[in-house]
This record gives sequence, C-alpha cells and structure tokens, in this order.
Amino acid sequence: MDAFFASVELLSYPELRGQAVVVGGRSVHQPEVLPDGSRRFARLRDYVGRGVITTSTYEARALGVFSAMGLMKAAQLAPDAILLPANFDAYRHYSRLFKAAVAGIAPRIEDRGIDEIYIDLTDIPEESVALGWRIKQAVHAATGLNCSIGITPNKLLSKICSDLDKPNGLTILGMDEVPTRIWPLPARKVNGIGPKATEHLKKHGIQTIGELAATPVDVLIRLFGQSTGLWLNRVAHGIDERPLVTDTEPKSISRETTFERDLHARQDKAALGEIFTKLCLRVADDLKRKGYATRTIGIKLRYADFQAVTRDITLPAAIVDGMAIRKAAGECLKRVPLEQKIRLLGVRAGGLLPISRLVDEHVALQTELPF
DNA sequence: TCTGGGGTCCTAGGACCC
DNA sequence: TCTGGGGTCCTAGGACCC
Repeated sequence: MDAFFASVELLSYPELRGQAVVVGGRSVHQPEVLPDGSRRFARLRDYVGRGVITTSTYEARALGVFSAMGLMKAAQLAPDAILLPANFDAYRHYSRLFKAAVAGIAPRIEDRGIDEIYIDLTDIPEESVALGWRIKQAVHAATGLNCSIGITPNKLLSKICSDLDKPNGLTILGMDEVPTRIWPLPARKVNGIGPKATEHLKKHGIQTIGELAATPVDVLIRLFGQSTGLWLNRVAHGIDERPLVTDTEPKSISRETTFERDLHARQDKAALGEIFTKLCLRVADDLKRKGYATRTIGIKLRYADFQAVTRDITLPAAIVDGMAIRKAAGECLKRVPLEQKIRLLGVRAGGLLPISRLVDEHVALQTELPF
C-alpha cells in the first residue's frame, strides 16, 4: 500500500491532499475542530518530545522526511509539514479491507504485515497487466487507497519491482530482464540487505546488484560466511525459491514503551514498577485475546545511551496469567545492570502454545493416567 | 531533548543427554 | 595421560523488516 498510514488519514482529512503530511509521535496533536467546522492541524515545528515518523506522504518525502526519522530532526527539515497522530485501529481496519479485496481475486495470500502481502497468481489465467490493474481497482474500490504491485517469477523480484514505480505502480518483470532492470539497482533494494550489509559490501567496492552478481561466490563466502555468501549470490541473480506461506502461528507477543524522559531504577522506582506491571498485564491480555499460553518470558531495556539488553527465562510450564508473567519478568530484571538511566522497557512472551492445544494435551494427559 | 513499537530469523556458546 | 559425535534446549545479542 502506498504511504499507507498517511493515505488512510487523508481519507478523513481530504483537505490535506497534496500537502506534506507525516504520521507519528505521541497522540497529543489531534486536529482541532474550529467553530466554523474547519480543522486546525499541528505542524512538525510545534512538536516537542520523543518519537519518530511512521509514514510520510510523497510530498513530505520530497522534503527529505522519511519513516523512522526522529520527529525533532524531521521538524528541522520540514517545519511546516502537517503532523497527525497514528490511529492504528483505522489502519488495521483498512488493512483487513484491502486484503479481503485481493482475496476476492486471488485467495493465496501471504501476510507481510499491516500494509504488504505476497499474492500467488500462478493459477490465475489472465494476462499480467490486466490482472494487476484489476487487483489495484478492487483495492481502490474497497478502500479508496492506491497500492503498488510487482508481478514476477518470485517473491524476491516482486518485492523489488513493487517499489520501482511507486506510487500507484505496476511493474511486470521476467527472469530474462534481471540483467537490464535489476542489476543497475543498489544492493540495498534486496529485501534482507540492510544498512550493515550495505556498508560491508560498499567497503569491498560492491554497490549495485549487478556488481554483487559479478562477484565470485567464494569471495562472498569469505566476506559474509557460508550461508549469507551463498544467499547473496543467488539473490543477485534473481533466484529465490521461497514458497508462499499462507498461515503461520505467532512466535512471540511483546509490549514495550519508551518513556517521555529517562528513568532511574532507584530514583524512579515507583514509576518504573507501575509501567513494568502494566506491560506485563498488557502482554497477558494480548495472550488471552489471541489464545496463547507462554513458556518463555523476556524483558528488554534500552539505556539512556541507546544500548539495549535482553534477559529471558523459560518456565517449566506454560502460563497466561498477568501476575505470573510479572513474577517471571521480575526474575529477569534482577539479572540486568541498573546503574544507568533507562529510556525503554519491554516485556515479551515467547514459546507460545495455542491454548486449544494446551487443553488437548492436558486432556490427553488425564486420560493416560493409570488411576 | 536525536533515534517507536511490533515482529522474525540467525548465530554462537554452554548445558545436558545418549 | 588424554578427553567422540550427535542432538536439543536455553540464553543473549544483533540484523533486518513493516
């Protein structure tokens, strides 16, 4: 989906179309409705506090303001940009709508988060351009939103191609076009090559996917290790045999929060304790709502210097209860240094077991009892 | 007042078991 | 007077993605 969060907001605030708009920050900058019915919006320059941009419109991107950028920094680049708070319930609603619209045409879908999917079009007997536009029109009819699509032989190439013609793009690519259309692109465009790998490649004179393809595989293995080296060689040639995955069980459920100001374990003990308990109860609530029990509880701290540490503990039996989570998380907390001030605290539940299966095992156990 | 929140996957070492 | 070879589980950290 194109600039998904911002585009959903524009459905509510059509007068902002064509302007630099960003979504992010803490939710204290709701638009104000004036007596004449018009709305007054917060500007980036008015924002004070921690937070990042989650989405910016293409007009804001033109000013150098992108996702994950700190709001204070973005305010320096685009002080007049409109700032809207995130409204996740609305985004989840439109996410369901667009996925349902696609499923009406092509039911084999892999979820890749709130605003992305892979679609298996293998068995749909329709020419790709027509099919692509039919999907885009169905999505627009259901949501009023635009998306960008790449139709290619595999997930790797489709992901790259979906990005080539944004916004409202449709790119179709065959294997024979990899040298002409993929090789000129920066290696960073490959899903899985992030900032670190990009830097590493650059140090060895590799900038484009073509240069990566031209690098002997044994060189890549020497630089990146066996598995990453082989993988880099394959993706550079456009090869990707990963299947579409239509249903997956979650592996972990977590909640974390960054404080308005850094807190200290001793000076702010009461405040931290309250936040900690709240996080545990929220995780418990999420578990219950989604129907999972957990056997591994973990915590995460981020110190004032942005260094993060994690600790976790695996219990002999699965739990769901909030206070049991709090107790296990408390054990983890004892193993972490607390001299430095803290900016973030998080609680995670791993080793998830669907409660239905847990009950089944319990029943099975009972029926096996000899007495 | 730089740097959110929710995830997945991988690596690597140590414990432990057969 | 020299210490195997698998396998799994647990823990911590880090890269990466949306």
